Amino acid sequence: MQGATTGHRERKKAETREALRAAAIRLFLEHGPSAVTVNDICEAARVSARTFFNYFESKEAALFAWDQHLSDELASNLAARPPHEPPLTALRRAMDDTLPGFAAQTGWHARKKLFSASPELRTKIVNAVFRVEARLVDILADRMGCPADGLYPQLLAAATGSVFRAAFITWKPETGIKGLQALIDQAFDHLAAGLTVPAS
Amino acid sequence: MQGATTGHRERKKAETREALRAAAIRLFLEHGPSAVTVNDICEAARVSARTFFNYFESKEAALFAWDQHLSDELASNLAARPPHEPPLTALRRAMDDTLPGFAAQTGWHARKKLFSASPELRTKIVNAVFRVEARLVDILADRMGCPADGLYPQLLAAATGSVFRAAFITWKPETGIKGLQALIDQAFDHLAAGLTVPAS
DNA sequence: GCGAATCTTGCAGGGATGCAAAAATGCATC
DNA sequence: GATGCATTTTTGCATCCCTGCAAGATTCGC
Repeated sequence: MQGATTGHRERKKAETREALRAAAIRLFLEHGPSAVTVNDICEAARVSARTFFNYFESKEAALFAWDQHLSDELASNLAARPPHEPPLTALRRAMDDTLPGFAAQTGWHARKKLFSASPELRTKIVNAVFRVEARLVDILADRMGCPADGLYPQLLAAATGSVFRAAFITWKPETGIKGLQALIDQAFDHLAAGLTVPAS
Repeated sequence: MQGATTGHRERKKAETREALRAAAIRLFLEHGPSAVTVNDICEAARVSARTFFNYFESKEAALFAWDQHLSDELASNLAARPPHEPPLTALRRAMDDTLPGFAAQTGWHARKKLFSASPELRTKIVNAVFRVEARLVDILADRMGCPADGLYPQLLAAATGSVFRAAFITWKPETGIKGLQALIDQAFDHLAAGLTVPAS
């Protein structure tokens, strides 16, 4: 698994991944997530059922565009923040820097529509976000030179996950990525203000 | 599902539940969670495999003592807080009031040991905590007279879940429930302070 | 004892994972 | 350009986790 051995393999993998994702989104929208089986998705994408789970961890994971690539980007963006920046600020900026890549993904409308229509998907987001939190903990602990199992880094990472989840759930996709960005900013403002009751 | 119809049924259910929980904890400690199947647990508790899932939602859920009972208690404790108390304060007090019931549970040492030894269980906690968060959102929205899908209530509930998770993960069970209580308080203090870097 | 409510169980079916065999691909060599 | 070998990907298979449903067993109140 070291980088691109050759273009061909990489390209085929990306194609398969996209085919699976596209098939999943299309079928989920058509029939609802629970009425679609992994086999249905795989037939549409012309691969075996087992292969699906080589690419995604769960049936619904195909919807999370932010799984690998963006999680990596967020992690490296955080690691790149100046070391003496306050942690919450560093986290906010790192998310800011990651959001454009987020916006560049395709099919956001369809995906978010799916999430609004099927609340059972929320629990799947939670797990995906949790994985990212786990990575953030390590980077934060590293930055601050403190153990990763301390209260403060754990809380920081979990709070950042909370920001994303709350913003994503609240987000109306008609407002575009700018709208999501604004919600994330607001949520960080709430945190920075100690979660006091907002004026509005 | 309306209250205790008669004592007999309730008692038997409680016994089965306890037998399953005890068997699960014992076997998990002996062989590690992944080496124990649901069937193993059910044979030890003398019930069918299907019955296990009438009581618990997942193999590991038997470890969550706080599932139903305490989640109910937290919810009603929050609902009972004075309506004009700042939300974060209300949440903190509600958790304070719930913790004694938490402490009264049996086998905390064994359970926490299991969690420390098997990090894969963390993802299960996340899901359990998420359910509680979902209930808190509704109560908070009700208290504040605002829609439940707003950013602020969502963020509040998620942040409260973060507090519990961070405290629970960090907790050393040798310190007893007092130790957990202290960590939760600290975590709420961090939140109230806007997550600025702590002095220590 | 008798009907009604509740609990338990078996069964069928889909989700998810480890493992090892089979297929496809990349690359060096002739 | 064809061949042979190493690496990577796909696949089938066995197994377990989990859920809905309907049938059977228990318990309840009378």
